[in-house]
Amino acid sequence: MVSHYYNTLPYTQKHSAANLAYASAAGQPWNWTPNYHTPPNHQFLGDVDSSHAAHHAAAAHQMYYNSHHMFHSAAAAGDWHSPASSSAAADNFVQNVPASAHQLMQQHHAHVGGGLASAGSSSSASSGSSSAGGPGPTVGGTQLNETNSSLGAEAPPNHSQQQQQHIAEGLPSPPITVSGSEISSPGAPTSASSPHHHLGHHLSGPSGNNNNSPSTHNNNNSVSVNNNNNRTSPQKPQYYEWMKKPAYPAQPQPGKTRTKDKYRVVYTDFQRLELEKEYCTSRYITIRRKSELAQTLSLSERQVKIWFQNRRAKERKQNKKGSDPNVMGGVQHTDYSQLMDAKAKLEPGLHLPHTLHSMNPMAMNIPAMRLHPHLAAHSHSLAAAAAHSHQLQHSAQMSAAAVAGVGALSM
DNA sequence: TTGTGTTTTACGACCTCC
DNA sequence: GGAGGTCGTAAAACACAA
Repeated sequence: MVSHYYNTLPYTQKHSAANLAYASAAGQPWNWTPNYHTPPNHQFLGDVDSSHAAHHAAAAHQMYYNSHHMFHSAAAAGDWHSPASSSAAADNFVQNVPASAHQLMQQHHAHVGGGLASAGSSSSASSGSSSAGGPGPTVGGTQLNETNSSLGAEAPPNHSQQQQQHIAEGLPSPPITVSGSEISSPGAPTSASSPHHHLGHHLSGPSGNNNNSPSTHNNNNSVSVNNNNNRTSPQKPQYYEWMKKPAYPAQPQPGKTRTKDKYRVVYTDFQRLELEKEYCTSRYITIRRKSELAQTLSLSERQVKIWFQNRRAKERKQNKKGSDPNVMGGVQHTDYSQLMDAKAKLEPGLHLPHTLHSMNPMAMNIPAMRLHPHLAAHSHSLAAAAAHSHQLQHSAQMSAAAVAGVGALSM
């Protein structure tokens, strides 16, 4: 089959994504990586983990992801925790937080705040037209309700709505991938419960979620403006000519190679932020986390997997360069204070200790080593145990943090 | 506005492991 | 055989200088 990458949402949001300092757009690669090269074996932990703590993990993760956590809680971090983790290492982790993640977060939160604030005004379309956007009965509903249920009654209705709205605005690109030789597991919820349908409200077109026709792109223009205005300061016009043109064939021709139809979406701030956060937690994502992340971000598991692959490749590439004058020991120290300030400001509900605790994996000063994923597999049981305990610890913490965090974002 | 360089998605080839 | 890994690369998206 041919890839169906004709995703409408990326087009509507790509500009904001473009404004991100995400990678090294400013020539500031994160070189924090060497400090936490982690055994990829944790991928097996996903299995272990799921069998281990399946009962509570699901709820914990759900809540976790909806809580705008600055960094990963143990629910995620615990997926592969190494016994080497320590508070000192956690400290180190904080220092190693990538600058781009910081910026992503800032922008993300700014976007969220702005979006929420303006939801009732000019960008009312983003919330009001949700039903029009798609079949998505969920626009307001399913996803949020699910979230609430997992959060329990702790989150005030207000927060819930805002939270959901945040997800709706931040979330974007529908799962698209159906590649030539393999079909990406649309793990990404294409169903009505998919967060995507929240995004449907961004779309004026009737196509809703998975309509990939170029016409859909055209229909989205007006909304994308609002969306972008609510995000980071748009420095560019919100429209592009290509938006008005059928840049791509209405439908990919079956049988064509990917290279012919090649097309890539631009992940949204939210998606990239969450991916980066996950990456901060661990350079290798567990099966379970991948699935959860895919669902949360409305990406396919394949997309998540590939993102991590690319991310690691990027990191390796940066490490090869390794001559960035701004980098000391793989860390960009200049961003720490900013990060923490922003963190404190934006997410007062996320307590430092908690965050640090969750950051252990990355914090570990493991010598830059590259273990083949399978070489370290035998250590997973111990890590899994740690993960389990971390999850237990943080499931409670995160519920509080989620509420506080969402509340902060809604300000 | 345009040309050019960089970054970001996505894939294929090939590898290892179970 | 299927999963995921790296590596190399294509091409879109983007940034920026001229």
